[in-house]
Amino acid sequence: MSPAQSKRYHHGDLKAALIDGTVELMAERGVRGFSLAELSRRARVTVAAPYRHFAGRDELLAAVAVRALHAFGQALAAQASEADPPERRLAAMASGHVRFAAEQRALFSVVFGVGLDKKSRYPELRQAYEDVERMLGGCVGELCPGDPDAAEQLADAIEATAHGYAALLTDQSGSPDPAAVNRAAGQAASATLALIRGRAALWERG
Amino acid sequence: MSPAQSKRYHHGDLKAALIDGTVELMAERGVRGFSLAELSRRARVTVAAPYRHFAGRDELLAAVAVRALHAFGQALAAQASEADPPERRLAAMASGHVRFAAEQRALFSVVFGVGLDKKSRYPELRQAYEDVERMLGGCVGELCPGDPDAAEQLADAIEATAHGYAALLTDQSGSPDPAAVNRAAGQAASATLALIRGRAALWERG
DNA sequence: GTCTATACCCGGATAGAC
DNA sequence: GTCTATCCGGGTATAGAC
Repeated sequence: MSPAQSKRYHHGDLKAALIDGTVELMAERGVRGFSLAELSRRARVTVAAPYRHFAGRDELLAAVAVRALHAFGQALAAQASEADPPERRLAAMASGHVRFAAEQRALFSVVFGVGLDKKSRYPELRQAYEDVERMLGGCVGELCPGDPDAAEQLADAIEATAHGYAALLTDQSGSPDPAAVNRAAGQAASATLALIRGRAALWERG
Repeated sequence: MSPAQSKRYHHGDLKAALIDGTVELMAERGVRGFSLAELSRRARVTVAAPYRHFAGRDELLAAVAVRALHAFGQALAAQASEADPPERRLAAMASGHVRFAAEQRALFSVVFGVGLDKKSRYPELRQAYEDVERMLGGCVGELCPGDPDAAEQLADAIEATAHGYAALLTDQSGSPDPAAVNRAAGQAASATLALIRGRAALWERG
């Protein structure tokens, strides 16, 4: 029985189908459970076919990571309404970060859980990562006018906090229950606010 | 060529040797690169031998994780001197958390990067995890007297922040350079202080 | 652009001899 | 308590036909 049973089945766009399939497969089996071989089976092509579109496993993964970063950025942007003050936007982004990790686990972990470098040889990937960082950068810039050093530190702290909640929530096997997600998202938001106020307080008093 | 070349080589304590070897192997190849087979080769026993001491891969991993959590707890304890006020101890523990992640990467990632549950079927593992959490719990309790709910939230926030710095520092492939480790450890400490002050400020003002 | 076939690597685990 | 031998599964990747 060949992958394309009775009649030949050629994809209009196997490349896109592979990227979609990777996300699905990872959602089911986790990043660790992903393989080109299984992906090919599901796409009903042989294991050789993907190599026409990607040099190898890593290149495919990088393409998926680019898509994931786009989705991540959009998820963050969706949380923060322009009208809000920067603190609120940052808090909303932190909670968006946590929610995205829980709800789009596969996408999240292909970005952070796979060993791909931000300074990777794939320029699109690096680009996508920097786009996301700029979103944070804009908000913290408003909070620390004329002090780019403080801004960077604050951005790091907020990112770390949100990421920590996300990672701790996500690292357990099995999907986190919705209540836990809400709790973590809320705590990430208020921790972000606390971080911002605390910085200000420490700055005033030395 | 048998694993024990010319003369038979029996371990006095293969079990311990396997645990040691796991740490070494993971340090070299990362958690993902670990396998029972390679471990056996290095210990100069056949792949069957480990099964006399561990039911399987997971049980060995759990044993290593227990050791890792002990080491982690000691690393945190070493940072915090009894004399210091709780804020300082917490800040020191946060920076210890980050340093441990960077300096004992294998041990750190077997705890957080492998899919083992805290509420695992291995009671020693659960126990070890709770021991570490109690260290945090003591300090935050002093900061939030009579308010266990606030204490728990603060503990979560501090843990998340430290873990976030650690994870972001560590997730990149290749060892992080010492300067980056120092930076991250320092930032984790000051973020912890900011978090504590910020909580207080938010609490005063509502 | 996809398939067939294949080569090669790796892993986990077990039965039975000693 | 360890070895021998073996079975099972999996994966990445390539050459050459169509």
